[in-house]
Amino acid sequence: MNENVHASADLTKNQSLVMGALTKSDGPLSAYTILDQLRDHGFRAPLQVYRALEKLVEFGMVHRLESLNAFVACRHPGCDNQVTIAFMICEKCGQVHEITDGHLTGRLKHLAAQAGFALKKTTIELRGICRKCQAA
Amino acid sequence: MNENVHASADLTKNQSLVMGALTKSDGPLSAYTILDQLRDHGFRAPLQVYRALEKLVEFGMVHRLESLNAFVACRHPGCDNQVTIAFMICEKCGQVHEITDGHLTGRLKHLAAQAGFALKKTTIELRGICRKCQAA
DNA sequence: TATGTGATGTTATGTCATTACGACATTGCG
DNA sequence: CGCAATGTCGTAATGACATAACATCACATA
Repeated sequence: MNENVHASADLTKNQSLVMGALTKSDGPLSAYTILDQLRDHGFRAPLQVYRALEKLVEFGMVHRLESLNAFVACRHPGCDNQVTIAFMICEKCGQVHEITDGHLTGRLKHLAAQAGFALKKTTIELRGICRKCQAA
Repeated sequence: MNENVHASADLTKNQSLVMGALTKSDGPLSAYTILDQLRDHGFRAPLQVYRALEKLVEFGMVHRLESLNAFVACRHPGCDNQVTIAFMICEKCGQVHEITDGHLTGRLKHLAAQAGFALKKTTIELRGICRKCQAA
């Protein structure tokens, strides 16, 4: 189907461990938090985490949240889209909701084209309070 | 006209110095770069820069670029809009182009509303190569 | 005067990320 | 086989970004 899809089987041991930590987590994790969680599995240094994250991001299985300096597992199965993802980040509970939207994508591409800007990657992060936390 | 507009006169000495450094610069500057530039003016510690930046961002005179961990002077005179700004960042020359777009704003507000998400702030940063650098 | 508020200065620390070096396993090719 | 090329891994050190904690000072005002 899609040669960009990476199954768990394709991952190295370290990549699997990092991916596992992110998948189990409710919300985003910092590299150092992941490191601490994986010390029992032999992790000793940040680079072990960062190297795994680099690959996972490359595979589209993990996204980096620039405004948090943290990482989150992609919830779209087989997601490999590097350009069009937006995140809603609740500042109260820390939950991250991932969205894709054609209108948004289209508009951004249009704006870039208009400016003669060769678009490589977009970062869209919405900060606020999620529905649940407003009710509470 | 607009009580949110802050003239140079309203700024403290440190705020003016930091604002000056950013205004003179072609592109975004990191807090530590600003610190180095202002050592001659008596700056000794990061916090002096960060405190000034905090206020300038609050006033809407400076924007923070999350994906660069850097700061840039707002080019919109009297800009005090915290919600709707997008940046195109050239990865070659480092120049930053600031844009506002009603369609984009509207779409984001719509998406947030749809999810029951109380939007506080948005970060939109486009990475790529600007027109000039493509030509070169 | 007394008190509150906001800016400032200084030291230390915390948090995030990369550089540099060496070792090891796998693959492909002469 | 011998050997380079490539990619992953481990470790130590360092660099880059940001804040906590505490003290001081200027100024407004009751």
